Amino acid sequence: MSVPAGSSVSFGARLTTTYPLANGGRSYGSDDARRVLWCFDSSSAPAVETWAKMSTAEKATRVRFAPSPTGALHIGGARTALYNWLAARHDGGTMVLRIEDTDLERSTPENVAQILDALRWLDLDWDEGPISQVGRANDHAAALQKLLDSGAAYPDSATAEDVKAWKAEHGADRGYRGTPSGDGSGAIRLRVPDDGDTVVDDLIRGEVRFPNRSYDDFVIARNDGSVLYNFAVAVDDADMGITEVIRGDDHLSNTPKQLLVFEALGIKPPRYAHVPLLHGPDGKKLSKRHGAASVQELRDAGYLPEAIRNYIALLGWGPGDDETLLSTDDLVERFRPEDVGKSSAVFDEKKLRWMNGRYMREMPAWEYLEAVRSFVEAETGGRPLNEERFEFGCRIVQEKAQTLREVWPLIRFLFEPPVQDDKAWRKVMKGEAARVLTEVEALLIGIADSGEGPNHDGFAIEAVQSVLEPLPEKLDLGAGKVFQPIRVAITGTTISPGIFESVAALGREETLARIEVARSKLADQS
RNA sequence: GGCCCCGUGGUGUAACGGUUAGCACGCCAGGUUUUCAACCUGGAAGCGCGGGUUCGACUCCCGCCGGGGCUACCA
Repeated sequence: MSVPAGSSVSFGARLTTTYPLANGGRSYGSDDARRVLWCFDSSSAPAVETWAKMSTAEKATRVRFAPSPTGALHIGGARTALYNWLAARHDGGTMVLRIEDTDLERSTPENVAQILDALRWLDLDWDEGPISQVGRANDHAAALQKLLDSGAAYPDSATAEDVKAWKAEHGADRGYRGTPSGDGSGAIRLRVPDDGDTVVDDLIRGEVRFPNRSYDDFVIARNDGSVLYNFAVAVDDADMGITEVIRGDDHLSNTPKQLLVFEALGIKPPRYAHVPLLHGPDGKKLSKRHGAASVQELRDAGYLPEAIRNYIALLGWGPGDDETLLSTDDLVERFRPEDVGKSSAVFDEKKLRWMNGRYMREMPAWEYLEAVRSFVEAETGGRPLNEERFEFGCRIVQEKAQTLREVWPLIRFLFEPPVQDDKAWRKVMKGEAARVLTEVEALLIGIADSGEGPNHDGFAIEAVQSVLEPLPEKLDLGAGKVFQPIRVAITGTTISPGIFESVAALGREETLARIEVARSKLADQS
C-alpha cells in the first residue's frame, strides 16, 4: 500500500462531519444511530465486510483502534494505531476505527478530522468505520436494559459524597457497594462481587489479578440513560466482535471493569494486550511539552510516514534480532503483539532523524522531489523557482539532509543572494583567503564553456572538480583553507552541499560574480 | 491512601541460569588530503539496591528504592 507522493505531504482529507450516512460503511447502530456516524470520503475506505453474517469460525482477528478525539493524534496513539494495524495486516484480519466521542465536552469534529488526517497520512488504513460511539446510543441502552432486567445493574441514588463517606467507613481497599433506590432514581451501577479476583490474561503481561473487593460498584450510566466509558467500550467491543484489544497500559486497571461487564452480559471477552506508555525525555508521561509529540508536528518537521512507522514500531517492540531498518512489509510480517516489551519507552527524536535520513536517501528521485517541493513552497510562499536548478539542488543534498525541512536551507543560496553570516565570514575570510579566491577565480574562468552542466555553461561537477581539487596542494594549503572561502563567498555560510556540486549548481555567471564581490569586500577590510 | 504495572549504558533494544553483557541512535577521537552531513575505524558509557535459591545469577524468589498507571455520574 502506498500513497502518491503528493498526498504524502498534504492533508487532503475530505472528511465531513455531516450526519447522513454517505457510504456503505458498516453500521453497528440502529437506523437512528446511523445518522450520527462520522463519515468520510469512501475513496480510501476499503469495502466493508459483513461481519454479522459470518460464522464464528470465520471470525478472524479483529482489532480496533479507538481514539478519543480530545486533541491531536499523539505519537503514543499513533504507535497504538500502528500496532493494531500491524496485528490486523499480519494475519489478514480486520481493523475497525471507532471514535470514542461520548465526552461531549471535549470531542469536536475538528479533533476527529485531525486524527483521521493523521492516520491517513501515516498510511494506516482501516477496514470498518470510523464509527461514532455516540451513534451507538441505542445499542448501549439495550445492553443497559438487559443488565437492569437481570439485576446485574441497579439504580443507586448515592452521591459522590455518600460514596466517599461509605469508603471512609469501610476501608480504603474496599470498593463501594450500594443499594438499589426504590424509585429508580440515581445513577446505574454494576454489581461487583465481593469475593474472588478478576484476571486479565494479557498477551504482554501474562495473568494479572485484580481483587474484586477493591472495585466499586461502578457507575455504568447516568440516570438519563447516557452510558459511561467502561460500559460503552465493553458493549462496543462485544458488538463489533473484537478479538484482540491492543491499547495503552493506562487501561490495564480498567480492564477488570470491562471484563465484569462482559460477564454480566454473558459474552466472551476479547484478548487484551496492554502496551506500555511512552514517556518524554524527562521520564514523565509524554505530553505536548516534549517537542514534536503529535503526528502533525512530525509531518511539519519533515519526517516521512514510513520512517515514523519504522521508528515508533521499535518503541517497545523489536524483531528479535539486530535489525533496525524495517520496511512496513517487514513490520507486517514480523510483528506480533505478544512480543511487545513490558517497560515504557522514551521518544527520542535524534534517532528518528537519523532513521528519516536513511529513508530519504532510499527514496526514488521523483518521490523525494515532490516531497521536498511542498516544504520549499512553504518557505518561498510559492514563488516560482527555476525547475532545473531546483531539481539539481535537491539531488545534491539528498544524501545530506535528514528531514525534508532541512533541504531548503541547504539549497537556498541557489535562488537568493548569499546570506549574511558575520561569524562564518570572520572565521574563514582571513589569512590566505584573498589569494585563494584570486586563484579560484582564474581557474574557474578557465573552464571552457562546453555547454555541459546544470546551467549549460561548462560548469559541470566534474569540470569544476578537476580544476579545484588540485588547488590545495598547488597552494600548499589545507583543503579547508581553500574550499571554505569559496563556500562562504558563494553561500555566505560554512554549511552547504559539496563545494564542487555547489559551484556547478550556481553556475558560471553567478559564481564568478559572488567571488568577485567577496574579493572586493576582502580588499576593503585589509 | 488503595489497587495494579514496570526497572539492562543518556535513549531504544538483545541475551533470559554459565557470553569479554550484543546491536542501533547519541556522544568523544581519528580517517576519508571539502566544512556540516554521509561513510569507515576506534573509544567512553549499562544489568536500581539488599537479601536469598544455586556449583554458578541480568536472568528464579523476597524485601526495599525508583518510575508509571488507575482509583469520575472523563475517556
